[in-house]
Amino acid sequence: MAKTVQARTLKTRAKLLSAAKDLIEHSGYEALRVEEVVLKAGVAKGTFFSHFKDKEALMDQLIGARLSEILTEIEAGPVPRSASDMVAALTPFIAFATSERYVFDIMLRYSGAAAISEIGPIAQTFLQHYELFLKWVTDPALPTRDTIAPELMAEGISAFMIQAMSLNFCALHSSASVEERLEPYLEAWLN
Amino acid sequence: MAKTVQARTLKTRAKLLSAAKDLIEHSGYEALRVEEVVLKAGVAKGTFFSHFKDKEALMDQLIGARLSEILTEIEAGPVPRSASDMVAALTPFIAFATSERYVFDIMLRYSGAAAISEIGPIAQTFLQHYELFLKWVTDPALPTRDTIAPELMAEGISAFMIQAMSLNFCALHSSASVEERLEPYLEAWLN
DNA sequence: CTATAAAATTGACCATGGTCACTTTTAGAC
DNA sequence: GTCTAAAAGTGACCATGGTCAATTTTATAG
Repeated sequence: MAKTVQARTLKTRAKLLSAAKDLIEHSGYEALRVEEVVLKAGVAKGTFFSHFKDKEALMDQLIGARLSEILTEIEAGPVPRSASDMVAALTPFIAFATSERYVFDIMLRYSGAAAISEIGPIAQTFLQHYELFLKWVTDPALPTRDTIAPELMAEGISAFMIQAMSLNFCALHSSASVEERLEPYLEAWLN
Repeated sequence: MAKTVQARTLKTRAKLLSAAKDLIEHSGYEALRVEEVVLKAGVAKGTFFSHFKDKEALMDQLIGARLSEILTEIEAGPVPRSASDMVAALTPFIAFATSERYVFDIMLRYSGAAAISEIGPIAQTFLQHYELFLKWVTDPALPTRDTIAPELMAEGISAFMIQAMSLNFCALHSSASVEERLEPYLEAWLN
């Protein structure tokens, strides 16, 4: 008749997350194996899947949490005064998002919630950076084209950031860094 | 001592591709199973993997070929005279790319070649639509901002097209069609 | 304290992509 | 024709994510 979540549930979940974090710190996201996580956490395989829908749901949690941390730090900083400033502010985000091809892929795949009722951690961060960009483009410190709705401006920044990061994984464009590619995009978009 | 590709290689490859196409036509890309392909093609599983690096390499071939066909048809059409025109021209491409979540994911993942020497079919189509957009923005029929390099304009169109398609899979934005979302982006970007 | 039903956990088992040592086929050299 | 080395093909086997009927644990009613 108990409808509450038992204390051990939280404990098990914490053990799984902690094990996963340790393993990732050591070998990265892509190399993570469910088998290793449950072994390290000291639970059965089935337990993993009663806590996370699948392996990627765990990734959504972990990667989403990290992205959110980074965005929160960026939010705390000053409003950029130019495209170049903006690129500099976004550097930590870009660095993490492109740290592994796998991380970038998961981020893209989870950027849109499949249903409003189930907005996952990564999808949350997309709302978060949309809000951040909205704040920036409506701040007088950042001069932008005023013929374009701020909502559209914000979505555009997002689009260009993703494009610049995508090209990072493409041999044809690998000569330039993500930041070097992003700046001209933003320059053109903002003005 | 033979260094040439044997005739049977081409035959086997054709059988595999044909089997895969049939299965996909019936049940879509995501539902494709390597087991079914080799069964239908009448070859062993190992043969599949000596023709394609992995299952996704086959998808790269099939999806890339379809995308290229569509782009070639678009190329044959007239240069769009406005953002709205451009969206209309791109509709077939968008329809296929967003026909399945899986197709869109593969397209994004293979959009950048890992190495210049191995530009796959999907990566080719990104070059192809870059060329197409370049042709469009440099054509006098399509009025655009002349303060921005055509190369940048073309990359921007690409970025917005992908953004609009991404949002299609997001419940938060599902009220509008891809085309309805894309048009204001392009309007803002071109002018 | 005991009964009991829901919650949580278990691990054998399954699905499917992918590997590789071995066999068969093929294209020339003689 | 026959020999031979490379190319092509085979299928048992592996790796890993994911399932589910059965079991254990927990909270609470009485």
